[in-house]
Amino acid sequence: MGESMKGLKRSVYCGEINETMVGETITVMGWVNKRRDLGKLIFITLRDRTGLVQVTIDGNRADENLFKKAETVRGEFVLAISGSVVNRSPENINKDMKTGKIEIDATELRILSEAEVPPFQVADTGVGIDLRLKYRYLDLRRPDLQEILFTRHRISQTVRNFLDQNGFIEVETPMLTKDSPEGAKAYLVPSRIYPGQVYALPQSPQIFKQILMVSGFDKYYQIARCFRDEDLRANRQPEFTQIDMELSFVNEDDVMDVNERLMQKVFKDTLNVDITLPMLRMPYKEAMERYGSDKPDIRFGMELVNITELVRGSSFAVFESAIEAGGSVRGINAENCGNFTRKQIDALGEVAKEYKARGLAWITITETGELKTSLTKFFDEDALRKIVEAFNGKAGDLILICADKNKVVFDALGALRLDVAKKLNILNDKDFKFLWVTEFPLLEWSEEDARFYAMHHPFTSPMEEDIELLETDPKSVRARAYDMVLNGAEIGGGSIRIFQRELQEKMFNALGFTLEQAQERFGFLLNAFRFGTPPHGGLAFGLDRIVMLITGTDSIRDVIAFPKVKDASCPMTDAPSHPDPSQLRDLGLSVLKEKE
RNA sequence: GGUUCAAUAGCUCAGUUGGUUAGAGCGCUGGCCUGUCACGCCAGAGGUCGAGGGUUCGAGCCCCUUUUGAAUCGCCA
Repeated sequence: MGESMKGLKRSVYCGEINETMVGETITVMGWVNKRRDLGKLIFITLRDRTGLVQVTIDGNRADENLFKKAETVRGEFVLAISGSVVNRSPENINKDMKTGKIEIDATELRILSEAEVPPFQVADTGVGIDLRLKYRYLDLRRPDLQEILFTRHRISQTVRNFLDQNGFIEVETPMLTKDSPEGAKAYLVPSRIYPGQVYALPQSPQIFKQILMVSGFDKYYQIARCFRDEDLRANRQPEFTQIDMELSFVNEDDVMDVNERLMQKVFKDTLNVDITLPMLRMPYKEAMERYGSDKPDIRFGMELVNITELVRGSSFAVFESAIEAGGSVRGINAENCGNFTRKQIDALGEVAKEYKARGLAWITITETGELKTSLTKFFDEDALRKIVEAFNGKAGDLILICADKNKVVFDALGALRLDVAKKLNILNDKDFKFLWVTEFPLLEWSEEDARFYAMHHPFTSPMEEDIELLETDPKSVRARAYDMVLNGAEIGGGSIRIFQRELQEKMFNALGFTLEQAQERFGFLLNAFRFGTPPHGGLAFGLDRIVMLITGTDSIRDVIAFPKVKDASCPMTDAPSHPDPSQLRDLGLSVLKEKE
């Protein structure tokens, strides 16, 4: 059993001890990071959340019992150590250590807790994610992970302070709520009192925040947990956190302005990075035409070029059939990739194929200016030179061309552009390039269901000048929606909402459902709107993604204390788990099918 | 649900053309060591090569099936 800490009180954190404290008697408590036993001299580096400090137990000077106890200390034991802070002699200074100029000469050592040999070394950074998550408490002892969670905390604090100072009030909305159709699959919670009925965990506080506007709170925010029962990704967890807000009597400029300033403040406070305002704004259409993406990474060029007109009428059937079908021929200039081998170019073709492109044409411009190309049978030297010119191709470049439906062309080239940039290693993750993407399409056609879906959600307002198109040409209607994009990641998005009943009816009409159906799905919100609705709009940031970008991590799991693995289970708690049969009885449920 | 990659000691990995008793570093255990800080030196323990089947005189390696993990596409209003 561990010893008591009775009579001892921690006087300082390990990482905060410095030369000004030399001569003082201090008490530290923490975990054994490393023990180095030289025989009659033992060094222990002790770790707490602030860092490391070296403790010495000198066999010549220390009490015999103290020394014997120190010999039994092992990694990850929890110790309380009292002693005096002493200067290290110059040759013993460790300049790689924050506390490397001093050490603690121990006069008392208590083993508060022993520890079994851990399944992996806390300092080992190469351990597999499933093992790390099973023993997440050990994993979280690593200073780099602790630092990320401290940064996350600082970001939340900055957000709260800023929004408070700007007149926002934080209101909590329910976790147990009503399932609303459309969108992601919801996590359901069975009701005990109404057997067979369910609550849903919120995918976002969307409807509640709009109702708060109806109530007159004017400016609301919440750092809100949200749930979506969809497959996981490197940047997607089933439960995640949004910085959610809604404002009344505003237009899109008002919402964008306050949120630009919020991000400016966050980046200043956490990274001391200055963001120039206002941020660039780019309509959706332009983002697609130039970058093949609605969340363009504008840290580098290689923009898309439309060569449809230039190649129209060629003998190349792939180009011609794409153009005839209403598609286009576009490409990018992968600058300085002229030395790519056939194998590397084929690999780029594979990337394009993942996005449904059937192939990828290419033109290499060698260092001496000669052209090598997959198009040699279809274009003469003159025509090729004209294409190269359209891309501003110079010696050492590689031009990649895709012909298909516009969606495929944009998806494939947008992905290729990022893939090439990664391969060339030209992306600096300390370079923060923000922009707003605006004027999104209001509606999205689903081939599968043969109907329109709201691209954002059904309460997103169309742009005023496009309202009449709702009935004549729904797919051309642009929304008063905006996404904040940072380095190719959508970090936040929102819209100005519909607050007029007539317009809402037109919207439901375009979505192909009747007022009765709408009433069934969103009745309580529509009811609320009957009693005096202010014009309003809002936005939600993905806090997890913001933390990822600020801390420069690739995995969302690094910014969440207790994340799930790919199949949405938790290796540490072993959730989800089988309910007790009596619980099922209480809920009036029976299980039809179990995963083997 | 699809595609790709991976699985060998507690951890991270190597393992040649299919050929003797499967290795390394770290960790762990024991011993020695008073200035280490990736301590050093000596000794030691530790393996169902993910599982099942097949080919072969012989399989960690080849083939089939399967399980698990990761990335990615679909999906995520």
